[in-house]
Amino acid sequence: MKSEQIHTAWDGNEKCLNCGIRHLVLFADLNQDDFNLIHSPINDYDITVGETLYQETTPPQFIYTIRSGLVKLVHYLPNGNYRIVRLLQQGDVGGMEALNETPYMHHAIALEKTEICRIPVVEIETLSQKSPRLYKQLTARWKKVLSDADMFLGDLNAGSAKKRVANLLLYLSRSKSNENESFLLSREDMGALLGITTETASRITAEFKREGVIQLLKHKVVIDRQTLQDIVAS
Amino acid sequence: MKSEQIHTAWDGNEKCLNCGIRHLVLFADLNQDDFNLIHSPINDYDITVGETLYQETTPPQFIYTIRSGLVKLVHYLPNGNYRIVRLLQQGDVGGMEALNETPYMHHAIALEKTEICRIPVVEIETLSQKSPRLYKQLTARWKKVLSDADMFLGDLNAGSAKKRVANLLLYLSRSKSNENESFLLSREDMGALLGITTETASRITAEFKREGVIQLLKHKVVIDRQTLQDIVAS
DNA sequence: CGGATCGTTGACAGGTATCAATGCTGGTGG
DNA sequence: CCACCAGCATTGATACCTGTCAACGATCCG
Repeated sequence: MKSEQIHTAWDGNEKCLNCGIRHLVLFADLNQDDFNLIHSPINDYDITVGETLYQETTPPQFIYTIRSGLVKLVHYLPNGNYRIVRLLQQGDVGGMEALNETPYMHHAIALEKTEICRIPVVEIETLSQKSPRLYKQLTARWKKVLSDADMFLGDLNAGSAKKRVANLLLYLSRSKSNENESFLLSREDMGALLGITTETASRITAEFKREGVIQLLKHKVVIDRQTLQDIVAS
Repeated sequence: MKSEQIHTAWDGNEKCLNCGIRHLVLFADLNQDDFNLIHSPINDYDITVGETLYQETTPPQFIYTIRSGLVKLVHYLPNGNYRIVRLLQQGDVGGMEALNETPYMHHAIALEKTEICRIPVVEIETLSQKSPRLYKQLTARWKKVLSDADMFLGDLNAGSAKKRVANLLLYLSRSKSNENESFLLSREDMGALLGITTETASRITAEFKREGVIQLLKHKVVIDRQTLQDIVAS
């Protein structure tokens, strides 16, 4: 199922210190002394489309930083349907509920090739007691997760279906280097995330395409930012 | 605006140690040594219906534990409307985002007479560095806030209006001593919380009343739990 | 007692869900 | 290399739910 590609064993701290997105991650503020407190390996590896990062039944022993890519957090409903609770992008942390020694609350599935940094909960607990620097970052992560929850479940599930889709496209484009390019979810995932049906998601996407508001590429889409913003504000 | 009734000045730690709902609160696990580290007063006071606990513009210097009562967290939209993001009940903590030195994310307003315990952020920061016991509770609170967010914004905003109202009534009754009694929100607040209009909230409430599924009292309601559960599951 | 606020109800239009059928596309095996 | 298949996207027809606009009734409080 999960094709972990553990690049190397934990070599102390060199890799963390040289992390390319260090400014974005949980360990952003740590110093040499802090790293010396870490004993178990922090692994980084890739997962591909459709692969699972963790799920409700996974023993909650790790939290995960997204180095690149896109992950959906899925909640399955009793009737077999599912809802996408939120998305994780570069710098986001998934599975923080493991810090509370409780099961993961969602099923985390990659939507594209995703680079992961997997951190053992036990190291977080050690460091959080000994480093004021980690405490700050941890608090910041909790808050980010919370405001993301408000954003995805609140903002993206409000208003007409047209506004929701427009809002989503804008959200997904914000983090891209190319400002007007955005990852394009499947219609089913769009529906599960926005609280609308697959058909409605498809209708609106197709309508945007016909109107020239978006141009579809492979799994990407080029957006007309201004028009979408107007739709959201209307 | 805010009629704080500060009962007494901070007397060291006696009041916290004797707190009636100690098992529910942030300081549940603290010992005598921990309390000795606290220097600024932790106040408890009451607010009445409609009074504000904190809002977006309040300097983020305190977090608030709800000792009893009910508080709504409100998010105002650009067009003047508002949305209720979630509710706080006994044992819940509000304003945790202040721990990150960022503004409060919501406007917290009492829905009934509510007893508050107000804790300075500066004390949390001190204790979190020195007491592993507080760290555990803090993490647990963050997780509770997060799962509440998923619950209110996710579960209560999904499905037909009828299911949403039924779900809400069940939720509000769970924490009551009388299992089948529940606080009854105004129709406007119900709408703002469930993502439906005031009229729809009213129609469904009235329909439940006609069908005998609920009986209205003053600001309370007696529910037929089984029937409501059937509606949610249908 | 009267006004303000809140709750209820009606009529109607519009947006979505639903059910169903038909394109489209990428991957697979012959 | 191409045909075929499975999964995904699109589109149509229709019913239903909910939002909207409007009016009226109930309740609370000064």
